Amino acid sequence: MVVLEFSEQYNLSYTFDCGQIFRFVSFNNGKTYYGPLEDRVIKVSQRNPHTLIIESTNEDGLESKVNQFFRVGDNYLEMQKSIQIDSLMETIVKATNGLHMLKQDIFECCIAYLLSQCSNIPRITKHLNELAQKYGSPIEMDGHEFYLFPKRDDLVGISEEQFRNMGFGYRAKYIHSFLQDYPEFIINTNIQGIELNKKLQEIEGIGQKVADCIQLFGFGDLSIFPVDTWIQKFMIKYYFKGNAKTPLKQIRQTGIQLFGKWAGYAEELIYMYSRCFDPDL
DNA sequence: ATCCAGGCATGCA
DNA sequence: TGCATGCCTGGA
Repeated sequence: MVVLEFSEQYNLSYTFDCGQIFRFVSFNNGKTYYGPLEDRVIKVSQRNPHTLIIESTNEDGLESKVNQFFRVGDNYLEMQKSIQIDSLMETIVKATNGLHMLKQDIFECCIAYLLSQCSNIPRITKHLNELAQKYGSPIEMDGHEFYLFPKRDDLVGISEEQFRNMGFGYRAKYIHSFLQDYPEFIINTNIQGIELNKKLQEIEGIGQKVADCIQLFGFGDLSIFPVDTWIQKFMIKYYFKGNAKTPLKQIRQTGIQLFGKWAGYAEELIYMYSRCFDPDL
């Protein structure tokens, strides 16, 4: 068991249900979450607004994995202060207080966001769980069965046709080719920044948005500002005077300029706010 | 019943 | 360099 103490508040359901991560499931309506962490399953619960309890099916090296996954090194309070650039952002920081970023597994993140295009959260989740159930190993915790996400080697033999039969549609081709020509920089993560973003976009099926999500959620680069349709609507409404023709590129660049090294957090908070609290978007 | 969604690749100006 | 269109599927 690992106990995580935060000086700021931590909101479990905001963090796990905001759409950044797909395969954690909640019990006791949002009080407890179970999900895979690398080679094990963890149970996350909350002792008080500042304290998380992490239990695991495997205690080996748990603390460092947990510290990384929950990004305990982030200075959350400094982040909140830093992105409150106007009254709107003050409102958003307040409304989403306790929403944290998670550092996800890079491989699963690639598959997830390759599947995400023109899709939706329930469907992406369904596809990921199907892959896990078919090709990952089962682990039981507290009487519930969970599946680890398969490794590249577990999936490399699957044909494009099989992926299509799983309902991946035209994304089947992307997943298949990603597994065949598995890029080594995914394993040797020595490149970063603009270089990394460029490399990611060389992969078939990965454009600006998906590359940004993988760099933010998988590689943990907080300076990235992914622009999906929600962020697009939000930014156009509040920062581009409703100009619907504003290019995505410009929106992305503006987000990065406005929020700097905390752009990824800003994006995540805005994303939740847009979906949950702004009736016009 | 159409329509379009957490985009991308391709073709054309 | 910028814009239009097709793409699989499934849910509204």
